[in-house]
Amino acid sequence: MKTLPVLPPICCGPEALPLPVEAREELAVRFKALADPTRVAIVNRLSAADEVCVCELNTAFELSQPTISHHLKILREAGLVDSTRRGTWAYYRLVPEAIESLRGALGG
Amino acid sequence: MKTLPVLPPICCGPEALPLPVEAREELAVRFKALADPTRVAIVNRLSAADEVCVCELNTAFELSQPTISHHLKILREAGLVDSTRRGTWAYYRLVPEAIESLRGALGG
DNA sequence: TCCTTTCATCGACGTTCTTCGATACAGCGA
DNA sequence: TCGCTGTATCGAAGAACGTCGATGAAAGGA
Repeated sequence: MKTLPVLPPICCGPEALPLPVEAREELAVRFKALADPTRVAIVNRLSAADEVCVCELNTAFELSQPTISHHLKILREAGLVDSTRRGTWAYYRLVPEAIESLRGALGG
Repeated sequence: MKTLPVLPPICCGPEALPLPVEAREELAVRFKALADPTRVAIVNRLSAADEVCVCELNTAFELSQPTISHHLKILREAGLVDSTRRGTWAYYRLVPEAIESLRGALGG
């Protein structure tokens, strides 16, 4: 279990401090994970349920199974999403704190 | 003056509706604008001041002037940033409502 | 044991992105 | 008018990305 690095706020207002280089990169990785329409849709779908079977995602999008798997990997590595395997099936769920921390990076 | 399209929430919780295709794409464009460390740093810098001269950005980063100009264009086209020209100099400022709407897309 | 199903990984292809030097353009001072 | 300075755009090179078919690995049923 990887711990989530703290995401300092990018903005807004005079209290926003200059970001160190690592923070810029970490934030860019997270935003990059959301920088694709399919991944936005996956996150949206995951947010509506407790967990979602990969098999369901595979039929929900008009993309090949390896492509969906690839997108899930990117979301996983960005920490936005989490998975469990039960028997043959894999289930993914959102990591709400990760979304929340991204939200926090956009100010508040 | 282009009006900002409304960004529906991606998440979180049961009230999150399935995103139409155009909304996925619009959101992906905005997140893509923040999917680069340099652009994150630019936004961060803009958020700390009312407006910033391009000349200042050019010296603040170890990147060529055309590269900075390119990143500013991407931020501009995503609606996150706004520019004015005064004489020879160009000044950029953040569009707080655009950031706020992105924040809103990450839930409330 | 063998076959089927589910998911992840690999390798490849075309597209998009980041970056740069060169160039164009506009404002200003001499 | 001429040259200088600050920005934007162009064109190209290399890296990263999205996508797929083929393959691999693990679980379950016959």
